[in-house]
Amino acid sequence: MTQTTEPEQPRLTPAGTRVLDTASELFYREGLHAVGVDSIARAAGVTKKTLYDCFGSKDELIATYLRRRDGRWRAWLVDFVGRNSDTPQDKPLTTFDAIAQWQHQTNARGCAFVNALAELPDDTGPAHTAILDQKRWMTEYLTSLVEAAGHPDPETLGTQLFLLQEAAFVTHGTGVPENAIQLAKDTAAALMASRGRRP
Amino acid sequence: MTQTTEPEQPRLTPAGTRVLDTASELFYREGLHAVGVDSIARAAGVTKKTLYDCFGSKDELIATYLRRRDGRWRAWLVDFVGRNSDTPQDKPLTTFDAIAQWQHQTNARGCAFVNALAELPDDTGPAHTAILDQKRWMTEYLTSLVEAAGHPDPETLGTQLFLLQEAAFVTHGTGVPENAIQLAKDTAAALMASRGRRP
DNA sequence: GGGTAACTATACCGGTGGGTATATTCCGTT
DNA sequence: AACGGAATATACCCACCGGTATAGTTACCC
Repeated sequence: MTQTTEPEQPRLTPAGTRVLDTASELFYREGLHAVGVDSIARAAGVTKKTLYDCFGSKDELIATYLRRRDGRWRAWLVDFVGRNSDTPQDKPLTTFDAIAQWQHQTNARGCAFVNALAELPDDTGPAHTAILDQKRWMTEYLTSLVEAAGHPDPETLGTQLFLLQEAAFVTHGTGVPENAIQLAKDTAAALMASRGRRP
Repeated sequence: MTQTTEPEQPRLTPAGTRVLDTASELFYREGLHAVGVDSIARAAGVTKKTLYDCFGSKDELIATYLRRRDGRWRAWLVDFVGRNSDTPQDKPLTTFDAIAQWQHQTNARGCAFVNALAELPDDTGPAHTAILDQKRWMTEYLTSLVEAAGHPDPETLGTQLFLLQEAAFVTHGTGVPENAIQLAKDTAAALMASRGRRP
């Protein structure tokens, strides 16, 4: 049902890895259009030639960045939920703690995929596909957790939790309100409580 | 308490108005960094000189775009809620209909302020201020509606509705899930019902 | 050894980025 | 009739954009 399999990672040469690492940080921190390939190559200690040999184009580098970030997020999230939940009933809410932790350890610039979409108006291309994949997977994952917790109508409740997660990410990025993630978690808890659970 | 007064609009010459109108549409549709001043001037049928005489810099043009959009949104929203609500109890939920309407009549690219923030990493400058102003006002406005509807703890519930509105905007922009705005409204309704109301 | 893949160095391409300078025309006000 | 604001036209600045081309340098594998 829900696939926790992350998108396959292409083999990268050492220089390619350095490029991708550097680009990932710059793209998330500064934005897609604000970062040029020259500065990426320079920061990675690599020639532009190497960058283009490895990724072909900036668009493809962006898409690779998003796909890898998605893959890491999925693996990290599933692991986090596994380690920080005692029962299946805890798991849906633990995902909000995961957001808090994730945003704390990277720069608090909100959701990388939402930010990327803001800079990619045309709804075609590999980057756009990667963004939508992330959103769909997240919805399905939350739905599966809610279902495993024994709630009726997991489809609806899972999607509602997804909405709250999106809100938590984006409002944490703006800083308004201050305790956004905690409030989103509380709200999710209220929703789950008001819908009852199967024995 | 809640100010419905929009930020004051500076007087603009006819050419300045054309520039701002053109820039507003391009900025929202294509993104901030993706649109150059040359193309704005060209599309507005105006010289770059005129653009810089009117706005001074691209940053200031961006900030003016955001401030005016915020002002229009506030006025339009308050009017919409007034026209489409029968009782004070209806008003909080009517704001979700407003989002649907607003996103339907402009291009469905999500929240202009969230999108702008994605391209403005440094948390200083007039544009950043405009974004935070919008988010704070929205939170206060929803809180005031909830309070007028007679709910206890309007602070919390108002902020929760704000979270759902942010989610509605951003997920409508991605298209995942499909019925995002309606689901956000339903969720808001569930929250309001579960908290009861004062007689 | 010979070959191949990874990588560096450097230079180049046309186009565009934000921003400025100069000089001129239109037009309503006083 | 003169002034000043608004707008025009044109040309320029330098830096950077994404992307390409050529040539040379490692290092490892058969």
